[in-house]
Amino acid sequence: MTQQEKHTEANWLTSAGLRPTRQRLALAQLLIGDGNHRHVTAESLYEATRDGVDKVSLATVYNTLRVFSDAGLLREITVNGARSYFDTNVSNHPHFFWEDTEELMDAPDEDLKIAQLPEAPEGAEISKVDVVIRLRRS
Amino acid sequence: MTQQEKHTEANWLTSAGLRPTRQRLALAQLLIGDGNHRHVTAESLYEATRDGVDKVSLATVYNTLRVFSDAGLLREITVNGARSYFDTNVSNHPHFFWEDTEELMDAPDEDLKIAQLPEAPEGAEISKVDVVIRLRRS
DNA sequence: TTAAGTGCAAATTATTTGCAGTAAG
DNA sequence: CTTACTGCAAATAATTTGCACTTAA
Repeated sequence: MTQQEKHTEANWLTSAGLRPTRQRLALAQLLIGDGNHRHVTAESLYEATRDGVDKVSLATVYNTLRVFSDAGLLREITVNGARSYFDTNVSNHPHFFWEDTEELMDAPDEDLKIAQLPEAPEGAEISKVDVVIRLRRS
Repeated sequence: MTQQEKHTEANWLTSAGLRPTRQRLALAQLLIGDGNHRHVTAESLYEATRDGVDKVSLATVYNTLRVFSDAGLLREITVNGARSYFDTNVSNHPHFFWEDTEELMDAPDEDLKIAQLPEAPEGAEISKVDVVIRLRRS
């Protein structure tokens, strides 16, 4: 990790009003380190830290994912009653979900065209729209 | 509940290859008894049985919802990491989810027009498409 | 009669929390 | 220094499961 990259991750945190602690920087590096978007679960991210130098406890991974989500750095995607997924791409975009492996991935955003969306009932506004395309191996 | 209604519910079960037991009939009645579509959680359905004559254990409610889903009588909707919802309307249609009360309801199907949908990757087919419109009280 | 269904209590899984210690501003 | 953050272990919440009993076919 170069100085430049460290700077990017620290900025990602501080711009959201979060302290760049050792653990948060380690998680940030795993999440946005290579510039690609990523879909993680608490468990998968925890596993990833176990391969690195900077260990982070599982409880902190859970708490940090929640903090990052609340701060708008991640988007929580609910596809599976059991596990929560977090996406580093926080914009509205569709997902593929492989039912057999429980893997979540982005679907090409440009291939989803919603011509009309139901409008929010009186007294409500749309907070977000989740489109999940569930896939079965054929 | 009239004889006619009992017949409807027994048919609902047997047409899916399920034995119409006392417990399943009681749950079926609560689910499709009045002909309206319904969104339930295991807990909410269990609560409903507690007001009736036919008691059903919570474990059986859980098991039965799973069995009904697997048989195609219900559709499981995942909106909330914690709880599972089941919809008596098994067709593809959009949902509103109230974030504050965690209430799930149908969104008007005719108001959702998807002009283009990403196609399934090689080796996969679309099993279903979930569209959940999350609402914030304004 | 017999395989499927049920109910209880215990087990499991994902996640959160209390609290004492640690570190960032 | 002082308040936020971390880590552990214990708590919680939703759901599943093992197993003896019951019931539909």
